[in-house]
Amino acid sequence: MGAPKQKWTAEEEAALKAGVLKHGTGKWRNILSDPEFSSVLRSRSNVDLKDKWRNINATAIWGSRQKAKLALKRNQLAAKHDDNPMALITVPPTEEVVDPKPLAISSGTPRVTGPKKPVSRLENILLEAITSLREPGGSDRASIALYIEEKYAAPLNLKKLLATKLKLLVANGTLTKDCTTFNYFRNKISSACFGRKAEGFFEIGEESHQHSY
Amino acid sequence: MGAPKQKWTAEEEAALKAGVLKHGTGKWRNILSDPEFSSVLRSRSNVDLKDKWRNINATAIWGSRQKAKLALKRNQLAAKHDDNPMALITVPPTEEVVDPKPLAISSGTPRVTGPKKPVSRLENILLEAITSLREPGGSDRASIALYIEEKYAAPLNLKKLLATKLKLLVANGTLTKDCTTFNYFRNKISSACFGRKAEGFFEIGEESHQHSY
DNA sequence: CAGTAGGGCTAGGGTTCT
DNA sequence: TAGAACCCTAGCCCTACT
Repeated sequence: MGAPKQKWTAEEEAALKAGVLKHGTGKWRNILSDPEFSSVLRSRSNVDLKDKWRNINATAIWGSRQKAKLALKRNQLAAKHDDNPMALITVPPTEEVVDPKPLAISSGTPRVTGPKKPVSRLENILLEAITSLREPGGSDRASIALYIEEKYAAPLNLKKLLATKLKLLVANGTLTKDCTTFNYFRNKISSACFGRKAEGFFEIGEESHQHSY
Repeated sequence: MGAPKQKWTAEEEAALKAGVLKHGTGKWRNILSDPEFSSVLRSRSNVDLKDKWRNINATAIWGSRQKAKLALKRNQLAAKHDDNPMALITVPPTEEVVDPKPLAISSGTPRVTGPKKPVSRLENILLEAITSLREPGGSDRASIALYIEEKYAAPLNLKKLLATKLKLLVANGTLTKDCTTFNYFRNKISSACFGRKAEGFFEIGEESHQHSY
């Protein structure tokens, strides 16, 4: 009757990821309103975006929502804390204000996602962590590791995996490492989705009214 | 991070219901200011009360806000009128004393499977109707039925359901039927919330003029 | 600015389809 | 049976109106 089950295309999924990078997780309506992605995600609702992102992340580490949930529950019995700020990792520009009007997509924007890019599982988690943390000045590796550990009960060797992964991402150009402050910033997706190369280091536009506690 | 979502407790819900009984719907600030409920509802805002009451009533008959809205819209295309006063139904006193005690009215059991409980749902509608009507001398069954019909496009057999429900409430002690004027008044909630049994027949404190339909 | 009504949004549990 | 897509609802936020 209702929906014939509309499978997500690689293009849509890429748009979603780029949208999360730009607006952060939980800003589904903003992503949909962004003329940058609205065309690709025309047939999706904000709830659809949320659900898809949940599926992506659930599968990312645990292979299923159920397992992720169980793991999360188990892990909530032990909250550890550890800090060791070193390198800061931030997300790219996104200077544009949240204005759902102008901003024509750079003419002939490359088909975005390009070919099959089997983005590894950890990468999605990384993006989620960085965007979710929203730490002023960016997130250091320790914080990211902590975030992932607490949320997903990642393996104990997470820090090592994380370091390796970050290095790899820098090597293949997905991330760029800032030599001065040891910052990483993504430029591959940004250049593909935003039609230009990201320059400089920015933090997430802090205009969302967060509850202070 | 943000607010972890504060779930409503059975006690808070009971206080809200009692508050609506006493002050009427839409008097959220009054309910909050009332020393009778201010302690229990300390962590809630007037908007929270409004939202919760909306959720309670939305679920009461239609199962969801969306369905209720659609039903209401559909029904607004046909307004019928009918009068046949007989028995008057009023709400009880609700004077003072705060006694946050047990009390286990409806408060839908969380995980219970099996068939829903439309019984306790109607109860909320009844309260809403009686308090909203605020008819001098109390509301008779026909008026209550009319109110519900107009607002919720209830099934045609509403009158019968209503009669059955009222009888049941009297039987189980939730309501008391006045043999002389055929009045009903609630005493279960009042005794549980206010720490004593309601006595005598009263009408809603005449201090606020409600919308007329 | 305050209060209410109503639309909208997100998170998370459930459900359906494959 | 698992996973992906979709549905439902509670709680909260935003805006318009008075």
